[in-house]
Formats: sequence, C-alpha cells, structure tokens
Amino acid sequence: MIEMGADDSSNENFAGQVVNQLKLDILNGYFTPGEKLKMARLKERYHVGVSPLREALSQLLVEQLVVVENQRGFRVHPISKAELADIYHTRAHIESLCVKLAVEQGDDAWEAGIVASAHQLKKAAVLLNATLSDAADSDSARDNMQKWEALHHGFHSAITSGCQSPTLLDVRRSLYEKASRYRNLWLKQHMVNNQVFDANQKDHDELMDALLSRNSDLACQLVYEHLLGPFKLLQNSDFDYA
Amino acid sequence: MIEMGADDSSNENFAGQVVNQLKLDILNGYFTPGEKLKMARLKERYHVGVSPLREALSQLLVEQLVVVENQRGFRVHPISKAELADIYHTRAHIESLCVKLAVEQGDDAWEAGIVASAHQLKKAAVLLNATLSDAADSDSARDNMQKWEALHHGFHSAITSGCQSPTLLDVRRSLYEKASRYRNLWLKQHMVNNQVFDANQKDHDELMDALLSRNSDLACQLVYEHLLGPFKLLQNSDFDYA
DNA sequence: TTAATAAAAAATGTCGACATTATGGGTGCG
DNA sequence: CGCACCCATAATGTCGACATTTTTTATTAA
Repeated sequence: MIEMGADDSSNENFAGQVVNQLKLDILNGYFTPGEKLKMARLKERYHVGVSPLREALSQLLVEQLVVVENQRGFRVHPISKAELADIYHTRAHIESLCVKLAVEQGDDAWEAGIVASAHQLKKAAVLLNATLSDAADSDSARDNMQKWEALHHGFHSAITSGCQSPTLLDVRRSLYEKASRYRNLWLKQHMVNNQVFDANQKDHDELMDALLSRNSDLACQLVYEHLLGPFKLLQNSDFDYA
Repeated sequence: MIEMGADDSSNENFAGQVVNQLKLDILNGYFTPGEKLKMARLKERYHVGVSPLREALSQLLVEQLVVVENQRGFRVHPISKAELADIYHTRAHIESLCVKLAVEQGDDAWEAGIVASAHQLKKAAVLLNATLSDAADSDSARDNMQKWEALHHGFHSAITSGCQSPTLLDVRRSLYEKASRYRNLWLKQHMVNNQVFDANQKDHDELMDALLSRNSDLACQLVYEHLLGPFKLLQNSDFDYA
C-alpha cells in the first residue's frame, strides 16, 4: 500500500486539482488582487472545461480568495489595509488560543515534534543566512527561502497540533493561507535581510523554552507578538491596494 | 433604492440559492448525516441542473457540511461524538474571544444593541414559556421556538458584533451553523421543557450585567459556559450517530 | 468634441449529452 | 453454502452548445 498525502491529486476530480493550483496562483500573486478571472484564460491555463473551474472557484469563494458577482463572473478577492489588519490580528488570537490549548494538552510526542521541527528549522536558517549574504545566487536564495518557509510553517504547526482540535486547526489553516497572500505580495516588492531571520530565531528559542516549561501565558503572548511582527512591516509599506 | 439583506436570492445565481436551501435541509436534518446526495434527487428537489448543484455542493464541502469521494458523489457530512465535542468547545473558545474583544472595543451603540436584543428576547421567552405550558398547541410551540431561537442568536450576535472583526465573526458564523445541526438533530428526538429557558434567561441577565460593567473576564467565562450548556445535554443523549 | 444611442462582440450561467466508473444481481464454481 | 466473477444498471464527472446578459465598439445628434 502506498502512502499518499492529503493533497494527492490522483484520487481527486479536476475541480479538486484546480483548487490547489488556482489557490497557489492567487496566494503567490500570479493572479493579482481584484483581477478578473475570465473562463477562457482559466481554461487555457488549467486545461479543463468550465464545469470543474466553476466548482473550484465556488470553493475558493467560501475561503474568501475570490469574489463573485452574478453574470459578471469571478474576481480575485481584493486586498485592503483593513483586511490585512483584521486577518493578522485574528490569526494571532487564534494561534495564541491553539498554543494555550496545546500547552494544556500536549504530551511527550508533542514536545518531541516541536524540538524536531525546531532543529530542522535552525539548520535551514543557517543555510539561508549564508545564501542571503552571498548576493550572487538569487535563484538558490529563493529556493532556500521557500524551504525555510515550509519548515517555519511546520514548526508552528507542530506546536499548534497539540491543541487536538481539527476544527480549530482548520480555522488556523484558512487564516494562514489568507495571510500568506499578503506576505507573498509584500515579498514581491521587498527583499529580506538577515536581520529578520535572526530576530525570528530568537523568538523561536524563547517560545520553545516557554512551551517546554509549560508557561502558557508567556507562550501565548510570545506567539501573539511573533505573528504580529510581519504585520507591522506589511502595514507600513503600502503596496498595490488594487 | 430598495434595501435588501445579504441573503437576497434575486441577485444570486442558481448555485447561490441552492446553497441556502441545501444548507437548511442539512442543518434541519431533512438530509440525514452520512446520507448519499444523489444528483437525481437533488435535481428534483431544487429544480436545477447538475452544474449549479455541484457548485453548491462544492461550497458546502468547504464549510464541511458535505463530504465528497471521487466518482462516488457527495454525502452529508457524518456526525460523531468527537466532532460534536470539538465543534462546541471551539465555538465556546471563539465566542469567548469575540466577547473579550467586544468588551474592549464596544461603544455606546454596541451597548444599545445588546439591551435592545435582550429586551426582544425576554418578550419572546415569556411568550414561549406560556406556549410550552399549554401542551395543546404544538404547532405554535414550534413556531414560537423558532422565533425565540432567532432572537437568541440575535442577542449573542449583537454582543459579538462589538469585536469589529469580520474575519473572526465569519469563523463564528461557520461554527454556529455546524453546531446548530447537532442541536437540531437533538431537538428532533427530545422535547424541551421550561426549565431550560429559565436557566437560559438567568445566564443572559448575568452576562449582560458583566458586559455593561465591562467585566471582561467574567463575561468571557459566562459565555464559555453558556455555550457548553447545550453541549452537555447533547453529549449524554446518544442520537443516531450514522 | 462630447454625450447618448445602437449594434456588435464577448462572457457568463445553465442544460443536456456522453464517456467513465461504481453498484447490485445473478450465475457458476469450488 | 459461500465466494468470486461477470454483466446490466445506475450514477458520476466532464465537455460542448445555447440563451441571456454584460461589455465594447461604432454611429449619430447636439
């Protein structure tokens, strides 16, 4: 029997596959905020008919990544400073809640998962810092950056998974996706420097200490502010609010 | 210019209308948990083709009211004791968070909305209690019950609206809907007595006092336990876990 | 030139049809 | 008697076509 992740496309219909691809295209900014999503264009890009496309768009509608107007088709959900602030603050609250519950309920396996993720993350951070200093190779910089982000997300997921609540974790996932769109749009215009990652590493160390010593209040507060850090950067730089 | 609510169906395509109707049918238990949703049946019931149906089902899929398996169609999302507990606990946490933020940010209009809703609710509760004592008219009992529930929901919505976070309120709405499915399924098997509403009224009075005096911690705790009250009833009675 | 109007083009939303896949019943074999 | 296999039936998922609506372009009048 072959193991397969949840995002396996072989046992999914076209709509499910398009959801994943289209979601990436929106989160990564290939389709820009407010942009009209014409069926002809989407048919070309994903090589499917209108039926799976509309099903996929219907799903992203609920996740608030697209908007719809009757007889006028779909558009990418617009962005705004107000929504940016709302998403990040809500996300910080939710993540903090996850942490609180995780500290209460987490077992040894939970702790092990955290230190394992932290270890991987630290390794990737070292590699990334080296790559960033070396201004030459911007291709592998982007590559290492993506790996770091995946591990960073994995680290926080390892922590929050301890809350043992699929419902709450699903809320968290949805908010993470919406926030990552804003972050990616920001990244398109700004280049990151090493300082960001050093501060991040410090945050993570402090957070892990608080978690392993089961200091719930401190951990919640650290996470809350850790998530609001990026927000402050995004908030000040006004990128294209279409 | 005519005012119209958000759930106006005239400016919605078929899919949007089917979403509302189908959602009601699932929440009210017309379609039972785990039941197969055959296209032929749905076409008959809602008088639309498969395209709008699949779009509607795709939306309910994200809201986790239906599940899908490739080439095997859609089913109503199954229920379980585990999910029941998870939804209600998460909902209690979220609602509590809404209250905390609302107490911090609520203005005079917010307070006014609360007392207004509370007044309406109390009136409806009196009427409902009278109807419930009168065992004869079970039709108007159900009718008054629905009105009371709408006002009850309105009361709590008036409170939580003060948090000023569309994102968080949307999470709340989604959880409310999922929870109401379990509650409705329970109501199909059990008859309510006056005691429940008396206790409820007491909860609401205490809660409103805490809110108006801006006692955040107390209000949060009261709401948390107020929402977990129904859960305890549902948890013990094992209705059809399909 | 600008504004209003009309015609043309494009795009959306829906349905019926078709290929593919699952389901259920019957048959034969062990 | 039970089990596997096969076939008929039914249901799903996808596409192309069509009617309706919106958007763009062209035309005319002020």
